[in-house]
Amino acid sequence: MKPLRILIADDHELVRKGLRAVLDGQGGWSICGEAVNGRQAVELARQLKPDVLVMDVTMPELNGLEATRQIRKELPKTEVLILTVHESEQLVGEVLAAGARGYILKGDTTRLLVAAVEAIAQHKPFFTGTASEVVLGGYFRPGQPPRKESRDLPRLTAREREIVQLLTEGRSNKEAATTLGISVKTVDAHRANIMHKLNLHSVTDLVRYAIRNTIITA
Amino acid sequence: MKPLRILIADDHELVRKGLRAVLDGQGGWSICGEAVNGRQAVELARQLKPDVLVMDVTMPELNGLEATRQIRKELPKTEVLILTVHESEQLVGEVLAAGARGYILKGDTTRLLVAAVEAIAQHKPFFTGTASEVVLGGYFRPGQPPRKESRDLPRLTAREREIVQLLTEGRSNKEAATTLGISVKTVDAHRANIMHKLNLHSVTDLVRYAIRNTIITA
DNA sequence: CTTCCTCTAGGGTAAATCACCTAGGTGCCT
DNA sequence: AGGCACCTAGGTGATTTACCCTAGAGGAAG
Repeated sequence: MKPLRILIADDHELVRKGLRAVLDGQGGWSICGEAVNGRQAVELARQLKPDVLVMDVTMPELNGLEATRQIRKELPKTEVLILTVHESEQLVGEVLAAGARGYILKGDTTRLLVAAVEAIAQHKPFFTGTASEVVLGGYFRPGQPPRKESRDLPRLTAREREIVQLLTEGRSNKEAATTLGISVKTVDAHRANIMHKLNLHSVTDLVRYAIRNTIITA
Repeated sequence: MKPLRILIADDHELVRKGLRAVLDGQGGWSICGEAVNGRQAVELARQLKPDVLVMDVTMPELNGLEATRQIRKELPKTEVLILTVHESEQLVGEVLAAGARGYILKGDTTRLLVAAVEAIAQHKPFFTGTASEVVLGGYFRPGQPPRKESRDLPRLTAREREIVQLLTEGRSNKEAATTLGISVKTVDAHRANIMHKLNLHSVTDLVRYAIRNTIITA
């Protein structure tokens, strides 16, 4: 097995050092280059043709999403692992659409990072956290074109989003029920469904979800 | 000259690895510990009494600002270098008020990071980017009491902000009580006080307050 | 037509929170 | 020394949520 060649792209030198510390040398892997923005990532990928590209999303000049699109079009053999701080469903969708096969958070353990690179290198998708749920939630339908209205909140129904908004705006179940003219138990059921769907465990999680997905504003 | 002992605090393992890669061994320096949140940073600082504490701002359980306040009060000999992605004047002001003597961005070069630790170790302030401008802009008026920037979080005590963070991160009263080692009833009392002080009426209001005031992030 | 999803709503029990109250100890400032 | 803010913590009772179920009506999709 030839040694795995990894290109890393992150505008933060500190993170690049961290990636080097974690990935370089690991099981015969080698970091073949470092890019400080998306544009450079595209250039270096063209030159170096790495097996795996570990890339941040928010970078100057050209963001990781655009860079991924360009690279995946030109170099289908190079697999892209997106490394980001953000965990929003919208972003996961865009990442998938851009052609990345992996999505991992900067807050995840480096063990997970290694596992992700390992999977990606074998052309297996790798997603963490909510990302995996979005994928499992039927986002990927092989052969099918990606769902069109996928940028929003594909997993919640209109009614559920309505409920989310009312609840996260500070209304109790009872108040929401009154506003909607339905039973408290119904709101309760919706609430439970929503929590389960999104794998959340507290109202505050729900509020953060709502803010991240621009259902409400902080 | 005795070797410099550095404690690092960041919730991202990747960043900790990066910090290790950059700082450990550098000119006889040694990383004496790693904290994954502000609370642990306070604990470890108490135990290890490091010369320098390199600390992130946004961390779970207890953010870097609160941690800095507590540490600077208890261990004036330990200098705190704030390491963050955010570059806002408001934050710089808060950092200064909290007692940190240094402020550096994650996007800065690691060379600058080393220089910052060097300066901090000799009890010289070190600020980069807009931070330095804020400092030079007369934030520090020797002799004068620090400007009463009372618009933000003057109304909550340190303990209350601590509680707010825990609650808005999704912990129940009981869980918060456990992490703080106090009674549920105490948390309950704090909670009621906070709600009353801020004239809020639901947990979700509290979450939005916390996000707006950067106690936590969405 | 059957199946699946959504919205609706109920029962029941356990847990948590809200909204009141009181009150002791500590530390700081005057 | 006294006052004051803060942290602590208990009581009580009402209200709300959490979490487990079931289940019918209506619509969309197979």
